[in-house]
Amino acid sequence: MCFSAASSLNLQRFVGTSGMHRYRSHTCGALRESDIGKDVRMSGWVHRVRDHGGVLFIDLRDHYGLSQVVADPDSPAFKAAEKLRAEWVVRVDGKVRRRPSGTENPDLPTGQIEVYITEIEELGPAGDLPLPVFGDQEYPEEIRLKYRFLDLRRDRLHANIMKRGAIIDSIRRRMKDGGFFEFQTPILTASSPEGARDYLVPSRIHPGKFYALPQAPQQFKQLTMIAGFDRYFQIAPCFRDEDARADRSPGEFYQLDIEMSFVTQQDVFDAVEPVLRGVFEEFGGGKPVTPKFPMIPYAVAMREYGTDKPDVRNPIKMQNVSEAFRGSGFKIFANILAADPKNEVWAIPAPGGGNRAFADRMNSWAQGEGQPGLGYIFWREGEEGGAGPLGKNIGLERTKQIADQLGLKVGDAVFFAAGNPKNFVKFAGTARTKVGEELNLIAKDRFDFCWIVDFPMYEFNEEEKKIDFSHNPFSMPNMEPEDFLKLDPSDSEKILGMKAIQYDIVCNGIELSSGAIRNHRPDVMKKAFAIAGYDEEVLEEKFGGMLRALSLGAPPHGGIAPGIDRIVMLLCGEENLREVVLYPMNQRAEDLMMGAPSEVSPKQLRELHIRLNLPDKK
RNA sequence: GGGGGCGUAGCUCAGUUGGUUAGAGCGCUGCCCUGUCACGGCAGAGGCCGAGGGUUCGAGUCCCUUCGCUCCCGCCA
Repeated sequence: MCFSAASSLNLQRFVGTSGMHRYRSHTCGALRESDIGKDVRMSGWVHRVRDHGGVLFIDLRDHYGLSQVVADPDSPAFKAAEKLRAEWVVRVDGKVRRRPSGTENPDLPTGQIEVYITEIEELGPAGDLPLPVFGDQEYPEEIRLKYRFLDLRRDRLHANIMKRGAIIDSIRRRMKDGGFFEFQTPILTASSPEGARDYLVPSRIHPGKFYALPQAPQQFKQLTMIAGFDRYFQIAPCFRDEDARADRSPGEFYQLDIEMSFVTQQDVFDAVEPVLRGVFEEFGGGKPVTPKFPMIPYAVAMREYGTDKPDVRNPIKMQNVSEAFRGSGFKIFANILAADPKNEVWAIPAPGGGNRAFADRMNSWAQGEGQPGLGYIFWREGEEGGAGPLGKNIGLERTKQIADQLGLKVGDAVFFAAGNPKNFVKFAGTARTKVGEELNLIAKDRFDFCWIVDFPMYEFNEEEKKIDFSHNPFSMPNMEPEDFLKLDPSDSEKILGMKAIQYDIVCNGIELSSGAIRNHRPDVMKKAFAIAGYDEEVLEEKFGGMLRALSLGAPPHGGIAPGIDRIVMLLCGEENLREVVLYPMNQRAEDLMMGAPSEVSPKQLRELHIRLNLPDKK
């Protein structure tokens, strides 16, 4: 065991002039050939015992590494050593000696030496382990979380957590070098109407009123800019009461929260991009990092990748091939196109997928996803006109038109999605990813970043039949304020077509963060909310403080907030946030180790003026 | 709230078309072993097969219900 991120510990200060430190003269990763002959003292966990009867080896482990300690029947500590079991914490005194020739362990930094034990002290015996620390077997989440401290002793998790700390150190340093200053903002704050469900904290002093934990320090960081501090950052805890995913912790997570005054979108990009690139180059294990993050407009991302968080390591780009099918012999698509001018046929090229087995596999995958199927054409030797039922239906000329448009040749295939893009774009994006994975087209071992820009400001809410903010209501509309203020409800075309100065950073298909140039003008803010159907009283009630601040000298400002946990996850090569969070909750937002959430006493409830009204148990 | 997967020894898993006494590895207990580093050898303990109900002469296995974990959808500006 040797934790990659662990450095050695200077133990000089532990050693008094009168003799040895109570627990150790050296850590378990410190001893080398140059220490041979020294009397040493180490403390740590019994990692592994190998008992040969006459000679007994113990791997002693601590945060810094692993040393082999040895006892034989001549040692006064032999009897004590025979008693030791895995994960007992012991102090060992002994003499460092060279391992006999041929028994060195080149896999260990301490593998040239061993410590011959003269004395053992039990510091912390351990009972039967619910979760063995030794080995790399997988264990159920429930046990891992309940005994998190045992799981954390294991090499991989221990190294991930150390790496997380190093990454955060590096981020802080880079931010400070970039002229940013770190602030702390309140944890107990006011509930905010937009966004996710809040975590609420009842107020004892104000019966019936509640604090909310911040979903993000969004308003605070903007207020900090209005307060004139110019460049803010914080490794900020954020709390959202929403359901978990593998890459989304329930309850709480951390963001690198950033805000800047007097900036354009490009200024934010220029400040953030080097920090992220630098961190990924420093901790990415040598994997190449995008040298200059490309900017992809939201509409282009949706059209070419079928998602607003494209994995651009996958080279496949989708195209509109409606013209090849309009009025063609393939009646299903021809009819779809004729039915509504909004309908389109999109092609998902699959270079190298030109065989029936693959096409059929994709087709049945699509059916498993709840689709009627996935139309395809493929080209193989001797069938340059295209094979598959769909190709036969539309004929040679149209097939060739599709191949030419997409640059496909013999050995390739193409899949199709048809209908209103609004309805199939998500599935098309999934199919694009599936094709890339199946054909091994995704360049692993890279960190491919991109900016997604020009998000729509508004969207039409089909359920409520009204215009809604499509993202953050605090974003600045990308329109001259004078023109924006003149907008009329009848300009719905213009309103739904307009963009916000809002952007995302995406790495390898994972959304790392979202940001915006903020709307710092109260008149534009009022208008923006009016368009979404909120009158001034609502705005005043929910965002009164913010509105007042904007009215008393607010600088143009903007920012972004990359997710720390997801950054660490990518850099540790982990698929699940629980592998990079010290004490995570399970998917149902329970802390199995501490027993949270828990019931509280009637007295506590009385003080808070709260009476429970629990759902009926079946 | 909805869908998929999983649930058998402390842990990881196997368990045939339903058939007698449910197996293996790791761990644990005991014995043997002086150069291992996933040490080795022998012996042993350890099971409400997640729970409840049903079908059957007979259920770990088939059916229904339910609970737990997990992944996904919804949700997450």
